[in-house]
Amino acid sequence: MVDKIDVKILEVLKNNSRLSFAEIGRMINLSPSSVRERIQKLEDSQIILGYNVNLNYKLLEYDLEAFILVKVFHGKLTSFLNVLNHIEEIVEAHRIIGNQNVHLKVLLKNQIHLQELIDRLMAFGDTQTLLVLSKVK
Amino acid sequence: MVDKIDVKILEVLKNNSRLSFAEIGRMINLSPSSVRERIQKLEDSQIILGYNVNLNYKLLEYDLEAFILVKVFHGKLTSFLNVLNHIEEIVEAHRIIGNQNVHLKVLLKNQIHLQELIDRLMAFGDTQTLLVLSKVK
DNA sequence: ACTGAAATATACCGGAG
DNA sequence: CTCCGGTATATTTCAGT
Repeated sequence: MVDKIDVKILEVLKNNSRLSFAEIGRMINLSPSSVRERIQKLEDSQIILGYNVNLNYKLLEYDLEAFILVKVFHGKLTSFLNVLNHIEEIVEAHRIIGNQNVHLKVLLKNQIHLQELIDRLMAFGDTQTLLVLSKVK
Repeated sequence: MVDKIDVKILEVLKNNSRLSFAEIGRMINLSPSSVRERIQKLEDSQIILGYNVNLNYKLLEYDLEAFILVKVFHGKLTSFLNVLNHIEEIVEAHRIIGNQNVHLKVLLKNQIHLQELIDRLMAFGDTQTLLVLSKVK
C-alpha cells in the first residue's frame, strides 16, 4: 500500500509540507505529476490527514504551555469529551489508560488564564497539571 | 507586530498549510502578492516555524501511542536530553515542573516495541507510561 | 510513471495610496 | 509601510501513451 517512494515523500512533507510537487520531485527524482498522483492517493486513503503550520506561540503571547491529566468523575466522561471541542485553549486531547483517563495539551497566555481553565475543568474531574518549562524536541 | 490580517492568514494556514497564496488571498480578500509578503514576514520573524503534515499513524502500522513521564536520575539529565534526539520513536519531548521532569510523546508499532523503548529509558530515570486509547481532539 | 501543453500560480519589481 | 498590477518564470493539472 505504502511503498518506499511514498515513505520518502512523507519524510519530505514532514520537514516542509508547503513544498511544490515539482520541488519534491527534484528531491526524490520523480516527475511532478507522479508526485502529485502519489500525494493524492495518500490523501484519499486518509494516510495524510492534513497540513499544519508550526507556530511560535511564545511570540504570539501564548507563553504558557501545559499538559493536564484529568480523572473524570463517574458519568461525566461523554459530556466532558463534548465540551473539550469548544475550549480553544485545549489544542490536543487523548483518552488514556491509567489513574487518569484524559490527557490534554493546553496553550495559555498566562497564569490567570491557566487558572480559569482549570476552574472550568474542575467541574468534570480531578486535574493534575504538568507545566511545561521548555520544548526539548 | 501581528495584526488582524496576519491572524486571519495564520488561521487559514492552521487548517491547510498547503494552500496557494492566491487561494488564501481569495479567502480573506487580499491580493496574492500581499499574502506572500505577509507570510514571508511571518516566516522571517520566526512566528511561523515550519509546515507539517498530519499523518494517520494507525494506517502506517504505528498502532501504539503513549505519553511517558520520566523522573530523571540525579546527574543524568543532560545526557538524557542528548539521547532523546537520537531516539526516533520519541516524537516530542518537554521539560516539565513536578514530580517528574520530562514529558515524552512516543509512537510505536506494538507492545514489544514499547517495551524496548522503556528498557532504554530506564537507564536514565523512573518512567510512568500513559498509553493512549484514542485521540479525542 | 512520464511527456506535453494549456491554465494557474509564483516571484519580483515598480508605482500608488 | 503596506498593498496592488504587470510580467517573466515556474508550477499545476490533465490528456494521452
